[in-house]
Amino acid sequence: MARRTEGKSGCSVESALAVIGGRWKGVVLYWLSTRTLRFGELRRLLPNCTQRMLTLQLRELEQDGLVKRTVYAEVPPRVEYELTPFGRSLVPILLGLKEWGERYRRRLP
Amino acid sequence: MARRTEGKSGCSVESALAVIGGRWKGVVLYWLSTRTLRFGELRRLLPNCTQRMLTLQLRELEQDGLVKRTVYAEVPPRVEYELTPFGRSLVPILLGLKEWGERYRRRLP
DNA sequence: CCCAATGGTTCCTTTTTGGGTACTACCTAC
DNA sequence: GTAGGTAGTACCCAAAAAGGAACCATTGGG
Repeated sequence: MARRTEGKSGCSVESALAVIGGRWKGVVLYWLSTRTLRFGELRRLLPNCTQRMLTLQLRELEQDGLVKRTVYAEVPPRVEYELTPFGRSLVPILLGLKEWGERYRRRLP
Repeated sequence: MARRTEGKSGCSVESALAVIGGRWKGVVLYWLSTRTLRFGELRRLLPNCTQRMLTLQLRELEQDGLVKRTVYAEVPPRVEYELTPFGRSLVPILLGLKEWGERYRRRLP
């Protein structure tokens, strides 16, 4: 998605959705809210997301300051992703979305 | 957006975001959470959204059962949009998004 | 030497969204 | 008869997002 609101006109709901609205961002954020995860772990948690997409979404979340990426100089490489404090400020909303989605799953598309 | 999760695999966060993730849906829902609105009123509230887009977003919200559309057989035509009970169940989350967006507006894209 | 594991990147294609402009129907009021 | 207001549609095009497949670097192990 990476929809960018133009600052002035975009209301705050738009801004918020611009940040979490990517195809896989909500799920990524949700899983990262449970614990720090490696790239490969995230891949396994999102089997329908291609590696490329996962990378892109993580990069955007990183740029938006929601996720911190830590590379360990090891072989094979190890990269860990975790929520920043800013990212954690979003967790209540994510949980809200999750509960709502669960409660109304049967009527959702 | 109209992103459709395939049921089984899609987790509930995905499902929820699929419903509110359209370009203008968050804002439309937010305004409708304040009161019932006519088409023209929504247009004026979303000056950057074209008439066509507004129609499309409203149709999708209607199909997803979040918004109720009522046509009054008058001339000139009058069409009112309001949240269904299902749509209203989303309001707390929308308010959460709005607050979050406001609080962190300066660091958001 | 060859393979495996990890965490990517590149290139190309398809699908999905979004947007612009013009046009409509209907009745009222002038 | 003509203009105006409302709530749309139709058609076409551009941009963005998503997806698929293949490729890369590193190094430990056999």
